Amino acid sequence: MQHSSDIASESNHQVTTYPNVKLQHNELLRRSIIEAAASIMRESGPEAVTIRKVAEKMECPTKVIYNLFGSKEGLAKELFLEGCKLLANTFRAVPEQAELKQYLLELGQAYWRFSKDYTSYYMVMFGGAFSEFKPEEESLQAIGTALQQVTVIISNAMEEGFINEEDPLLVVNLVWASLHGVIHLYLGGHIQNEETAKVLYDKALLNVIRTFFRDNR
Amino acid sequence: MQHSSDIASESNHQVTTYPNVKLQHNELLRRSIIEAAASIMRESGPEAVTIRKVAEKMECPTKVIYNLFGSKEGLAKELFLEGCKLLANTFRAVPEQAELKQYLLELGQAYWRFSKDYTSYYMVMFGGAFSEFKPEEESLQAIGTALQQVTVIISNAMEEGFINEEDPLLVVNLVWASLHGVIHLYLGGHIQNEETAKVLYDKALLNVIRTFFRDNR
DNA sequence: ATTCATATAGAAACAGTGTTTCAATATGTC
DNA sequence: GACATATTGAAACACTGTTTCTATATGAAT
Repeated sequence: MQHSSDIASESNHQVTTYPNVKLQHNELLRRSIIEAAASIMRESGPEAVTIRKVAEKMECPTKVIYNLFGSKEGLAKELFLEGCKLLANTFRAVPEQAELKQYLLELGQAYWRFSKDYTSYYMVMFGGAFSEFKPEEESLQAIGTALQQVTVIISNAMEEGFINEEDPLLVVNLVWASLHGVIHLYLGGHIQNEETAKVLYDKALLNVIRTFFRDNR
Repeated sequence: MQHSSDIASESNHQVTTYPNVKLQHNELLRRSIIEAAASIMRESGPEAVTIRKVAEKMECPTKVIYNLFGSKEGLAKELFLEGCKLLANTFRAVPEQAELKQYLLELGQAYWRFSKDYTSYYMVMFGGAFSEFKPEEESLQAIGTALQQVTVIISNAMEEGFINEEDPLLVVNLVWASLHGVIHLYLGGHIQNEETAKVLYDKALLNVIRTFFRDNR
C-alpha cells in the first residue's frame, strides 16, 4: 500500500530542469517530464499538452521525450496512471462508514468531487481527451485498483446479503456507468449548468444504490 | 414532421461533384460537402475527417469549405445535426406500444442500436469526437428534438400517474445519462467486449426504468 | 453594353501538430 | 586509450486547421 507521493495535488513548482538531470535512462528525468506535462494540463487542459510545449518547459529537445516515452500516447498513459492514483487517493480519503449503503453514497460523492477537482485527469481517463490513447492492459488494471475500494465494499454488502446480485464487478460497473454518464454529459456541454448536473448526479447515485440494496431501513 | 431524406443510411454514392455545382452560396454544394465529410467519417471514423480530405473528395480547394462552413467546427456541427436526425429516425422506427413501460424499454433498445449502427455519429454527438466542437444552442435543441419522443412518453406516463417525479426532462436526462454511461465506457475501451457491455446496458435500462415506474405488473 | 466594385477561385503559404532523420557528440566497455 | 554504441539536438517530414493574396469571374450601375 504505497502512499504514492501525491504528485499532482500542488501546482507548478518544477522539481528539476533538464540539463541538471540529464542522467539519462533515469527515473527522475521521466518523472520530471511527466510532471511538466501534468502541470501544463492542469493549467490549460489536456488539449494544451503537446510534445513541443513539454519539451520547451523542460528546455530539452523533443527527442528526449520520444526516447523515454516512445510517443505522445506513452506520455498520455503516464497521465492516465497518475489520474488513477489520484482517484484512489480520493476514495481513500473518505472516512469509513458503519452503514455500507451510506459508505457507498459517500464514495459516490467523492467520485463527483474528483471529476470537479481533477477534470483534466477525468477527461484523460474516461473522456477520451487524448484520442490517440486507448487504455490497454496496464491502464485497465490501474482503474481496477482505483475502484477496488468500491468493489470491496460492494462485495462485503453482497456477503452480508444486502445486494441482489452475484457479480460484484457487474454492480460496480453499473454504478460507475450511471455516474459517469451524468458527469460526461455535463462535461460535454449537454447539461446546462453545474447545479442541474449535481441534482441529476445525486438522484442517479441514490437510484442506482437503492436498486441494489434490499430494503434495510 | 418533415421526414428528413435519410441522407446517411446508404453509403458512398456522391450526388454531385464540385465543378458541376459551383453555384456558389448554393445549398446543393453545402449538402454535397456535408455528404462527402459524412462518407469519409462512416468509412474511417471521425478522426479521418479533415478539411483537406473532404476538399480532395470534392475536388475543390479548401477555401470553398471555409467559405461555406467557416471552420472545421462548422462542418462538425452539420454532422452533429445529421446525427440528431438519424437518432430521431431511429426512435420513430420503433413501433408504438400500449404499455408505456414496455415502449420505453423498446426505445432504450433502439438507442443501443443507434450507438452500434452509427458509432461515428454517436461519438460526434456525445463522445466529443471533434474536440473543437461543443454543442451550442441550435445543436442542443436538435438533441432535444431527437429525444422529444422519449420525453413525450415519459410525460404521458407521469400524467397517468406511473412515474414518481414531477419534471419530465429530469427523468429523461437520468435515463439518458445511465445508458450513455454504459455506451461511452464501452466505446472508450473500459468494458472488455460487446457482450459484457450489452448485459450491463440491459440491466442499466431495466433498473433506471423500474426506478421511476410505480409497481404495476 | 461597358464599366466598376465586389466577391469568389485556387494555389500557396503560415503556424501548429506528432514524429523521424542524421551528423556531431558523448558514453560505456574492452 | 580505442572502439562500438547510444544519445544529443537541430532540422526536416508529413500532416493538420486556417489565412493570404492575386487573378479571375461575377453582378450592379451607368
